[in-house]
Amino acid sequence: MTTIQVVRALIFVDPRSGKPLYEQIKSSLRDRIISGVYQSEDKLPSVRELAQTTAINPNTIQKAYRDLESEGWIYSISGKGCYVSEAPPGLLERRRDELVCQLKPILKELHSTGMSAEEARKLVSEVFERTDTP
Amino acid sequence: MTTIQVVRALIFVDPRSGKPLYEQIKSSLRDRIISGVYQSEDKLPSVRELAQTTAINPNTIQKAYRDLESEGWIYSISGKGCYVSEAPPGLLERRRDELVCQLKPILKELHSTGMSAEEARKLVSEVFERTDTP
Amino acid sequence: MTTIQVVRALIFVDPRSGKPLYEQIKSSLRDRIISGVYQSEDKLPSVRELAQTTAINPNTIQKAYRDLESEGWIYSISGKGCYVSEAPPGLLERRRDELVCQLKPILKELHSTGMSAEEARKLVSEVFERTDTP
Amino acid sequence: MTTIQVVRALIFVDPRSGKPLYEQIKSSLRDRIISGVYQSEDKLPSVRELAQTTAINPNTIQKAYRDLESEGWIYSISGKGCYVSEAPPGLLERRRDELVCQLKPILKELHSTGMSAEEARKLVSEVFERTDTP
DNA sequence: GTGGTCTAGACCACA
DNA sequence: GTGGTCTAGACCACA
Repeated sequence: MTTIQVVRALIFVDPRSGKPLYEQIKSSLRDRIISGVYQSEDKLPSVRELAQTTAINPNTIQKAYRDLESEGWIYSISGKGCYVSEAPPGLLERRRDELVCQLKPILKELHSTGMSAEEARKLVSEVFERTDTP
Repeated sequence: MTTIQVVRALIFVDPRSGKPLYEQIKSSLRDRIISGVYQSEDKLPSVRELAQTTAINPNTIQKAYRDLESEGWIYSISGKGCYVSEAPPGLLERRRDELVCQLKPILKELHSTGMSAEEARKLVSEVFERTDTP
Repeated sequence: MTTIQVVRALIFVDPRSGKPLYEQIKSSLRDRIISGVYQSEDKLPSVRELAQTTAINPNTIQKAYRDLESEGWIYSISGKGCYVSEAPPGLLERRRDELVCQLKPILKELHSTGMSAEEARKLVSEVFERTDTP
Repeated sequence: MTTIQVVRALIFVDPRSGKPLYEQIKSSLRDRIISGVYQSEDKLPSVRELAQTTAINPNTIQKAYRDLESEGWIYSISGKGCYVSEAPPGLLERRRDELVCQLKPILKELHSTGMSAEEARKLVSEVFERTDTP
């Protein structure tokens, strides 16, 4: 029981979130790579394994893995498994740029709803300082 | 001709952005209402008119209008047209909450990419101060 | 009959070639983009259309399109269709590099089989001069 | 220990290259036969030995050996080991034909990317002249 | 066991 | 109609 939960905990997915499952899987795995939980050359759970523990169709897992591979986060050796790529240069920065692009229009609209810069910065601080130790 | 240009200017849409057109239309119109360009009881361009001047499918415009109506931003009088509702109480706040919900996961991931709280706050300031007069 | 053949001619696929179908589809389309048959902003045949004319499963076509999109050759507007991206900078060069990487080991082995540089160059000339007009 | 290193040096393999391991093993061994490093009647390392020194799955080595045998490059005497066949007539030519078949579509696509025949020939020369003594 | 391909078929959002 | 997601299930090559 505990084991299953632990394994399950590898990936957080909410079928009702509106976001496609494979995107959520990608996010989960990418997060673990970025945060160092998965290190370079670590073996990822196999497609079938993840499929079982998450009760998600293997094709969907596969799609997520394939995407992560083509983006350079992981590589797969057919017949052996999937592994975390080593130090993907510029990858993190590219991802950050993507996120900033998503952020800006939201900030703009928040601004136009009358939120003050001060309030917005406070919001940022709340999210960041939850784990930051200044 | 001039009118058309004005009307055209109402709506900023990028079909390649990935965001659905009707969402972009909604954003454009909502922005103009929030920022006061459109005042309470102002008449909006008709679906057909907007569709023609923007070369967007009328169904798409229709969908945007219906959404804005059901959210309370505008109301329609069948046979006459669509009009801006008067200051709908709580509407702005609800929208702001939605935006904050969208913002948080992006901030979290930015945090995990190693961005500092300081950098993130600076980002906010940049977006906000472009129109703010301190 | 003729029409069908013409439409079919859009894509050359050989199920017995060993190469995955979606790769062959990608190659066909990429070739047509590179050679200018498909111009920037041109609309590609819809997934379903290609699927019908080629008798290939829509999912397979979809996979090819998705790949081409993530590589930057095309972009898709959900609900409208797929279009050729404009002047993807560096894309052609990247593809050429890929091809050169595939070429080299083959040349090396040809060399070790005792083929002379002269013979190999002649081979190149044959392939190239079939369309070249010097 | 020295032996192991020598044996190891026999085989150059990159698991991340995308090419199946057994193909890479075949290429390595075939190259050594063609180039005369392995002479007719020489004994090849045993499957088990190669598997150990290279940390490659024995099944994979086995598959490579079986292939090379069925193509005529080597022969095996059960219980004794594998040996290089003597100058198999036409084998080299058949291999060369295979390589030419692989080469052509790549050259064609290179051509369509705008590479000139001259550039392509130069590429050939580079690869060939690295070992050629003109 | 492990990744990869392909098909069939359902269902959704969007235009 | 058009792209996109997801599942179920078969089958293959490879390790």
